[in-house]
Amino acid sequence: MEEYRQLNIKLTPQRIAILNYLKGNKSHPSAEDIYNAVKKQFSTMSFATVYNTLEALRNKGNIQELKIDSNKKRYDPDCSRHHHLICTKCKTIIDIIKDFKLDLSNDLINGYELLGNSIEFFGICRNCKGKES
Amino acid sequence: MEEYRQLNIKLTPQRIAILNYLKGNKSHPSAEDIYNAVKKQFSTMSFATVYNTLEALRNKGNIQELKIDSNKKRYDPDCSRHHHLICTKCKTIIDIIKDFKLDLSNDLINGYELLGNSIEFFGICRNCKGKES
DNA sequence: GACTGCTATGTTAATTTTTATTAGTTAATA
DNA sequence: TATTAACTAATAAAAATTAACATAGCAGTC
Repeated sequence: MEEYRQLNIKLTPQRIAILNYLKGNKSHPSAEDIYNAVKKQFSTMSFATVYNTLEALRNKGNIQELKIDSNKKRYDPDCSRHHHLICTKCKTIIDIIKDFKLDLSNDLINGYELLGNSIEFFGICRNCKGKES
Repeated sequence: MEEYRQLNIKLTPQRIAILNYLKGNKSHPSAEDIYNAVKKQFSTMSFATVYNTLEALRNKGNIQELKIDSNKKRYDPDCSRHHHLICTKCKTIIDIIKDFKLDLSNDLINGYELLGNSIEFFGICRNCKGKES
């Protein structure tokens, strides 16, 4: 609760519920996932509030927007730089906490100043591998 | 034109126009970009046709859907495995044609079978660097 | 603790992106 | 050129996200 105060955003019960849901959450939820989860506590919760809160958190650098899913945005409360491994069958995502120092030669980057990288690994999870035809 | 025939999709004037627009296109256009470009030739062109054609091409493996932009899907006619470098300011994207063999230790991948990777590099392009405050 | 200003909420509606439906048209093949 | 299966385009619908705005509630100040 103290740590929430450091966010410097006005703390409302709804926001606290969202923060609690996100805290330590490794499921990379979409706005809809968050909405459904928090709605159980706040039946009046609206999508607008979810989006507003996510936007506020993103501005404070306390959440990152993921582009792993092409159909909807997904969010990750873990803002440390890390990568993702996604199952191409069931789309389950796990974090890959490891730093890769990838350099690019000057002839490749066309004058860009290289700042970093984000890697999406893909594969088949254990569960889907078992079910393979 | 001969190469289009090998796609094994029914070639219509609209589709040929889309294919011509995509051929060698390095701008990673969105559906809207394609629609606007082809509409100049076919004023009756509809979004549905763009999406249908993109879907048909994707099924044939002749185009790939990019997730670089969180707001809309973007498409790349270059289906070779490659990576992207995106300017964090103006969102311009260039291709990075280089293979990275990135291995992950077993304790990281949680039983997944690792199949490959796709890397998004980010940086500042030459143009935006010039304008920096 | 009451007052007050400012901000968040939630309802509703609008936008944006994408998919589905359908009736009419056209390309491919014989 | 006739047949047929697939495509087009217009429309509508769905899904995701953002905007508008009146009301309600938080947080500092007295």
